[in-house]
Amino acid sequence: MNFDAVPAHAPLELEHFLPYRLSILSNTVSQGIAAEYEERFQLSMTEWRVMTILARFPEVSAREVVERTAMDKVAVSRAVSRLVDAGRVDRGTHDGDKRRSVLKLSEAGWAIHDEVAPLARAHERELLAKLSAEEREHLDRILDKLLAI
Amino acid sequence: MNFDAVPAHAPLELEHFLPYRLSILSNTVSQGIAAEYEERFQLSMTEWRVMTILARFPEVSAREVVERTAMDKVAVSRAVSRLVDAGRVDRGTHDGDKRRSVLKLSEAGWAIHDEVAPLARAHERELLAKLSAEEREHLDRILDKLLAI
DNA sequence: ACGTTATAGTTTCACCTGAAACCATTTGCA
DNA sequence: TGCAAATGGTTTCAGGTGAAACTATAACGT
Repeated sequence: MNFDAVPAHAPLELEHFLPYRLSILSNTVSQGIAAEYEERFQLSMTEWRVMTILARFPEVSAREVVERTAMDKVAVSRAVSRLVDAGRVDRGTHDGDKRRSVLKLSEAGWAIHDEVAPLARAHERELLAKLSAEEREHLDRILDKLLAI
Repeated sequence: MNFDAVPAHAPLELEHFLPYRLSILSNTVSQGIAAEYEERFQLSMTEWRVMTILARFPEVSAREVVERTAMDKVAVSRAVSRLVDAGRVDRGTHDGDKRRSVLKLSEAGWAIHDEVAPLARAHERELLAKLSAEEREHLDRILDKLLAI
C-alpha cells in the first residue's frame, strides 16, 4: 500500500547542490572584487581580465588572450577596443601577419594595473583567511582536479 | 643598486588566482548542465532554479524565491512570468495580502522537473567522480566556510 | 600561380541582466 | 483615522553576452 498522497518528486536541494553552490560563491567573490575597481577606474571585469593577461604576457594577440582566459572572443574583442579607446592598451599589427594584433599595456594601463592588482590580491587573501592552511591546500588540489579537462 | 631594468609590476597569475578559478569552474559546470535542458525544454537556467525552489517549497511568494536563490528580484520576476506563460507555474494571490503572489508548479511543471532533476544530479555525480570520497568531504566543508556570511 | 580552406578579428542580432523608477498594497504611528 | 514609510512585484533603460555571419589576410594543395 502506498501511503504517500503525493508521488515522491525528489526535488533538488539547491543548498547542497554543488554546481549551484559554486555559482553563488563565484558570483559573490567576483562581484565583490569587481565592485571596487569598476566604479573607481571605469573598468569592467572582462577588461580587467584582459589587462592581467597583458601584464603577464606582453605583446600577445587577441587570440592568445582568448585562449588564456577562456573568455568569448567577442567579449575580448570589445574589451580590447574599449581599453584601446581609453588609452590603456596599445594595439599594433603583427609584422608578417596583418590579421594579428599585438597588444600591450600602455603607461596608463600599467598604472591602473599596479593599483588594482594588490586590491584583487587583498580580496583573495581575505577569502582564504576563512580556511586553515590545510584546507587551502585541499582546495587547491581539488580545483586542479575539477578543472582538469 | 637596482639591476631591474623594468620595475617589478607583480602581475596576477590568473591560473592560480582563486576567484578566477572559481569563475571558470562554475561557468563550465553550470553551462554544461544548462546546455542539456535549455534546448530540450526551452528552459533557461534562472527558470530552472525557480522551478527547483517551487518543487521544494510549494506555495511560496516571489520574494521567498529571491531569498532562497540569491537571484535578482527582476530576474525572478521575469522567469516566473515566462513560466506562468508557458503553463509550467500557477500564480495566485495571497489571501490577506494582495501584493504577494503564491507560486507553485503546475502538472506540466512537475513533469519537466521530474525529467530535469535526475539529469542535473547525474551531472553533479559525474563532476564529483573526479574526487575521492575524502576530497568530496573536504570540498563540502570548505564551501560551507567560504559561503558563510 | 591560384583557388580552396583556415584563421584573426569585428559586426550584427537576439537575448539576458541589474539598477532605478514605478505602481499597488500594507504597515506603522501620530 | 489618516498619512508617511515600507514592501511585493513589474517595467524601463542602459549595458553586457554569445552564436552566427562577415571581412581581411594567410596557408595549403594541386
